[in-house]
Amino acid sequence: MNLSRPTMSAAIAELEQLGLVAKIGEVQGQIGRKASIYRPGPQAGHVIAIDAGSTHVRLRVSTIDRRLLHSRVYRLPESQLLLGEEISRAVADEVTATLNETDPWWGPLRMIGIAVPSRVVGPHGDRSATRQEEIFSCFEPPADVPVVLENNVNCAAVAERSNGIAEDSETFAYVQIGLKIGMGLMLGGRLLRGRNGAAGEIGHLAFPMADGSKPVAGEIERYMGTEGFMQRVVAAWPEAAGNPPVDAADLMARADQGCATALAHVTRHAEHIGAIVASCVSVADPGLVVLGGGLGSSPLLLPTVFEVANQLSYPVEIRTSTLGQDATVLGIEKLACEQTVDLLLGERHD
Amino acid sequence: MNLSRPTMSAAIAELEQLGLVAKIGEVQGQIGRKASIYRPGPQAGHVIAIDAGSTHVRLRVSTIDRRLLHSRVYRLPESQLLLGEEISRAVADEVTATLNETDPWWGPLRMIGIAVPSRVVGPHGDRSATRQEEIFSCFEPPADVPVVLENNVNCAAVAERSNGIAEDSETFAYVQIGLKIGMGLMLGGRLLRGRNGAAGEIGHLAFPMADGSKPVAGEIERYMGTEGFMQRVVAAWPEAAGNPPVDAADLMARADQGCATALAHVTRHAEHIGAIVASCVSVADPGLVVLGGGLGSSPLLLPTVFEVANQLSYPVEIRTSTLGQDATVLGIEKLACEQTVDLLLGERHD
DNA sequence: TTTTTTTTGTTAACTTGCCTAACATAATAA
DNA sequence: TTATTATGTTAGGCAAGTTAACAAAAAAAA
Repeated sequence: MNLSRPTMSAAIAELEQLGLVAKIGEVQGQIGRKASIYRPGPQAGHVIAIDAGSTHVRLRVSTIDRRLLHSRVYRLPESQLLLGEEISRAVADEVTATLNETDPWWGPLRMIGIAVPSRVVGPHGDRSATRQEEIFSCFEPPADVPVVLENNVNCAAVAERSNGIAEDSETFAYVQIGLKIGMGLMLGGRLLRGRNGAAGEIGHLAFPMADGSKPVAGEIERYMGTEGFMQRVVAAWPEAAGNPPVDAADLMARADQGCATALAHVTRHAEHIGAIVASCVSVADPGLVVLGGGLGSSPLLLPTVFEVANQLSYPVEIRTSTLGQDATVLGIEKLACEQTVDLLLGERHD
Repeated sequence: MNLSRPTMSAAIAELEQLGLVAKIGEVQGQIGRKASIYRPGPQAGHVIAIDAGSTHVRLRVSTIDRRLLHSRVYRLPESQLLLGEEISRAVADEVTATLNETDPWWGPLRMIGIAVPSRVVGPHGDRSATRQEEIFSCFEPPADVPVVLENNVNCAAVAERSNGIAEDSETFAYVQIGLKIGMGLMLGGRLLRGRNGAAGEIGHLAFPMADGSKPVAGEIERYMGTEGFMQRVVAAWPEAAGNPPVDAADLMARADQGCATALAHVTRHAEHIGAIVASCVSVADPGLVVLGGGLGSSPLLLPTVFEVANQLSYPVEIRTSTLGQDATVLGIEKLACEQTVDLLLGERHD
């Protein structure tokens, strides 16, 4: 939204009055009068973003223009497959610790954003069918602070758009391949959530799907997830190739170092990922797919995924995520900041 | 958009001045002054909507408030698998015939909408990769009349929303099962087209997709299309059940009459459709799927499709289309009328 | 050193698009 | 005939932007 100069002046003056923006300096162009520079001021406040993951709870405190104020990471004693009390308790502890360290200079706490490993239904959906409320089983957010929940894969997709490899694309799919598999679908700059918050739940693509076989619910997630994949790798590992890899990271490292057996398995997996990507393209045709997650973010996969997906379906660009493990927390931070700005400016996106 | 009474009066007066609306009467409530009724006037003009299908060319002329002025159907001498010169020539002939019968009372021709059996790319897409321009190989639209192209399955989806079974849903998927298979995805009242106009091209879902098998491009369309399906039915038809069905309609009729063998095949097919629907739900979670097309519109399929889709993926309502063969032409008519209104009112949907 | 050019920011006046309040008009109900 | 009710118009006003003109601050040119 571009406003004329007088309108802009009036708006800035008003926001400055409220303490929501403050002048931080001036900048001199090649010639002419200096231009003033503003940024969110003390009253704009701050935001807490939390990635409530299955192995770690990552937390970032930042201003609403996303300057980092504080961050912490907590490693859960045990990996959690589902969102439950363990994670909720860890979130509660981390938030309490953060509130104790709050600097008055940060201004008011405007919002808490939490990325959860569960479907999240929107205001019009059926809340009873998800585990999303589990996050509040041990964690009670401070009164008067709004909370925004979002699925962790969707958050990673948001991060790819705001800080990552999809910065220039307002439509793309983020496909996460790791312990589980999932997708975040960004269409025209907006996340697609779906009626049950299940858009992108590609762990439920029909599989196996062939003449004479009946699909089994969630089977492709078991087949493609790290555990299922590594079981097949170990089972098929030839004695001649030495000890089988101890985990996925080990396998990827060996493939990277040129081990032909490892590379064959990785390529095989990439072909499957390519097929899944092709299915996603056949439904949504996003034009760009970003690969992420523990396995997905390895650049080794990219050529095969690209080849298979483009052969099976319609033209897609494939890129590999470079954000690493911070993707999710950066995404929920972005969402929380956006929501806060909308709230402060009283905008409604019905 | 609800306007206050004075604003409404002013707007109507202005449109009436331009001849775009005309008063057609008054209506008397229980009590009080009569309310005036307006409708698009003579200067609002008319629209030609064409379903350029593989077997028929269907054409409707209507006012921009969708009152039918004229309609015609032409059966192609031979069924066309791809959009090409045959179809283009038929469209040219039908349009010429229509123009000759144009009544001056209809007002100006504002737009021609054509539903084509091909991907259609939007203004930002790569036009070179589709057959959409083939429609103009023998057909040159009248100068100064804008043409709007849309994929035929997308048009059917639009029709389901404006005239059909999805009237109350702004988000749903229309799945067409017939000679070919395809999907139209309506999200928040807008069609999803995708980068290459390939959103909904579920004929390219990865298939076969199982441990040890490699997917083949377009294979699921061959497998699920009427021809492939009937081949399997005929091949497996037991001698005890008499002569095998001569075509899909025959098979469906026999299933309807209680033939156990026919019913088993239909149910088998419905299971496959259910699996495909589950895949679509896993990607887009539309909440509602409308089944249509030559095979898809049989109510026999519905229970099995519902059961399989809901078992494999997330909650979806399934409904069967009731629009029949007019769905596509009604959909493109709706789109052309919408576009015309936007054009006349100078609105831009960036 | 003074003048010119360029850019930023402000002031003033106006336009657009809507609103509310009040009133005029036309119908039925009492 | 009068009261009630719904529709439609007139008058006046306000919010959010606009353009035009000018003031202020800096480098470049004279």
